[in-house]
Amino acid sequence: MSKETFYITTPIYYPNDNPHVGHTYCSVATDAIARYRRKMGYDVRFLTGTDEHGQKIERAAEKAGCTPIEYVDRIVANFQSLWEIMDIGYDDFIRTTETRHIEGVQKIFKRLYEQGDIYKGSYEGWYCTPCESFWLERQLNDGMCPDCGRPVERVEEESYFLRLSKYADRLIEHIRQNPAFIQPTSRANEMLQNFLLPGLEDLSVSRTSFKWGVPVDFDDKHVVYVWIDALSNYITALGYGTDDDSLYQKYWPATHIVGKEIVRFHTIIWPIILMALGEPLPDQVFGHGWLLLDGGKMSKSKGNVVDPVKLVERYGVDAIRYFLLRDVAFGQDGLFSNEALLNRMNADLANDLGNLVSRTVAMIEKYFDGVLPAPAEKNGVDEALIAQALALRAEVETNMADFHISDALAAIWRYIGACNKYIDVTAPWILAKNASDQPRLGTVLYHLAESLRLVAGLIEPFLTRTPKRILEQLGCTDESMINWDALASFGLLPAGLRVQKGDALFPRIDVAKELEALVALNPKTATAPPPEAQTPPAPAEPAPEAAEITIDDFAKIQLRTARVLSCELVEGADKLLKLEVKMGDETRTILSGIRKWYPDPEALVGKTVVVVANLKPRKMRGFVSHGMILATSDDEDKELSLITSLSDVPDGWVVR
RNA sequence: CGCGGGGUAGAGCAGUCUGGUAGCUCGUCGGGCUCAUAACCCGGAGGUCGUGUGGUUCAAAUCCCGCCCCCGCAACCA
Repeated sequence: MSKETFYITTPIYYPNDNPHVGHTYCSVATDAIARYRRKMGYDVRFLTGTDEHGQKIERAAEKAGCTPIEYVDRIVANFQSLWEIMDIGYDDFIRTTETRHIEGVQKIFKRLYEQGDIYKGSYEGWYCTPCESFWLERQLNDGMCPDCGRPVERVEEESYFLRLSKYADRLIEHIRQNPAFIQPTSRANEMLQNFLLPGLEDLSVSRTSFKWGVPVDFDDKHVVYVWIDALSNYITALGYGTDDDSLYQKYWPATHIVGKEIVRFHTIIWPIILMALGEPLPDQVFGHGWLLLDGGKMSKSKGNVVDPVKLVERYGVDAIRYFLLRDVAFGQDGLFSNEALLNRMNADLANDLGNLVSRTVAMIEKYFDGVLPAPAEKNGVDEALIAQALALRAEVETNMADFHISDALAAIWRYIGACNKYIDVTAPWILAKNASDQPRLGTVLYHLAESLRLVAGLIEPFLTRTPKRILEQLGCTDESMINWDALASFGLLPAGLRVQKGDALFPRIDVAKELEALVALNPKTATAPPPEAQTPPAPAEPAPEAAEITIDDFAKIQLRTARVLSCELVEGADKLLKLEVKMGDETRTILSGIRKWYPDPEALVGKTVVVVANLKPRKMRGFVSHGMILATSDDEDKELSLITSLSDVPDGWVVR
């Protein structure tokens, strides 16, 4: 009788840029679930990987002056080393550029084509020749290429299509019959209301506009587009469709942990691909929320360091893992800030847990020469603590069954709180004054040590390093003491263990000072990672400061003073103001996105402003803007002021 | 009526699916304790759960409807 299996996956990440906290968050959560299941005794397989094809990477590589594979090799190495640092214990890491995947995808594609679920068709759109890009009508910017602003031409692109429509009804039925399939439930509603019930269109699953992808082996003009390429990783990694598909037979179907932005692909396209292949659908797709950085925007002034590597170096893996898992409800969006991180570390890790270990061990050393006493008679206070201890594992199980990771941790920490209170109520330092109270004192301290054993065991899926450190301080070398089975009993720790006080588990941090230190540590790189890699990645190097320029460079920018003649709102635009300005003999129109700070356009009339006079004109909201008005603002654009001159000067003067 | 998320104590959030005493963490105020990492424990103050004295209901933060506001993305930030 083999153990029950559990197959869990993260999305395969897109390595067009280095990993950041968002990736880390998802992987840590998935890892915690995987570790938890392993600890429970499941035969777990945990898959992660990278989705390495597509135009974006093709171009990023071009800009970096290397081949796509060289480009992704470098970034994938960074992902892998981050996962090592974060103690992400995956069993397999699949790269979509590996032969095992490419061959698997080709087989799947061909089979779907042969059975008629994929057919060849075409769709119309717009093509920008200089950019070599294909755009849909709705992507165009005033009828121009959204990338370069140049005109586009109407073309027809040949493409293979997947018959989503054929399977839509079956999928709707499946979602309705299996409430647990899409989690949280709100996501299931979203999928039904927005996509499934209105009707699915067949999906374009190939491209001819770029080459960096899995070739369609029976039609070499085409490469397989992201949907089939990326999503299939979950089964190609198990050897699906190969001579040896034993892993597939053993582990499929999976539990997919994904970000909320890709729930749609995993609950509509992916199940339909599987249905077409005649394979079982995933057990569950869980859409977690986003880790937002201080309200969605990185703030340099707050000095947020979001490089996970730096955070781990400074605070240790467990602190970061704990914060990510505890501070935001899995499934909701959450805020990441250094302040929240430090407060959480102090309150939960240093004050509650670390200090509990410290005071417990210290008392055993002080009152019993470091030898764990045996418990004697129990009273009501003890019984209550033990009852709570015995209920704890089940409480963790209940929460984890629903992916309520944060609640599972909260339950454990409630117990830690109970232990701290237990000390207060039993007052060992008073018992220690009376020789006749020795048995009672021993009982109390034993219960505390035993509680720490349970805590160490229960937090192990989440905090990978701390449990061993706790056991060490307790003098316990028998790791079976924190097996899942052992966590359902109270009183297993053998008396007589030699405890030993060690370093503080989590030293308390001076938050104010540390925040300053973080700003100093990383004032330049504390910016949000760009969504698209515009520059080649420089893994080990800090971002360069703005490049130095010469006076000649500066001379290229023609700055002139201008007087505002009129200023008005632009209809249908909620950020723009349209200004007429006079610069000497010339009058021109300038559009500026400053309405937020100057809600009353009249207020600007008559003011003298500084204008970049030789800026390339640009069309915005139906008007052409000839120039740019200079303004200054704080990092968060909360306050903004136009630049003007110290004394009253005529319009048209040159600024230099 | 572009798509989506949200509005619950000073801050950050849970609770909403499955209606039934409004909860957690931090902060704050007061008290206790001295084993411990200036930690720990107890108590207080603080919320008309955005709004409509809207609908359903014996009962609404929770279900239904209208409205307002905020945040992402997109369009309009050169």
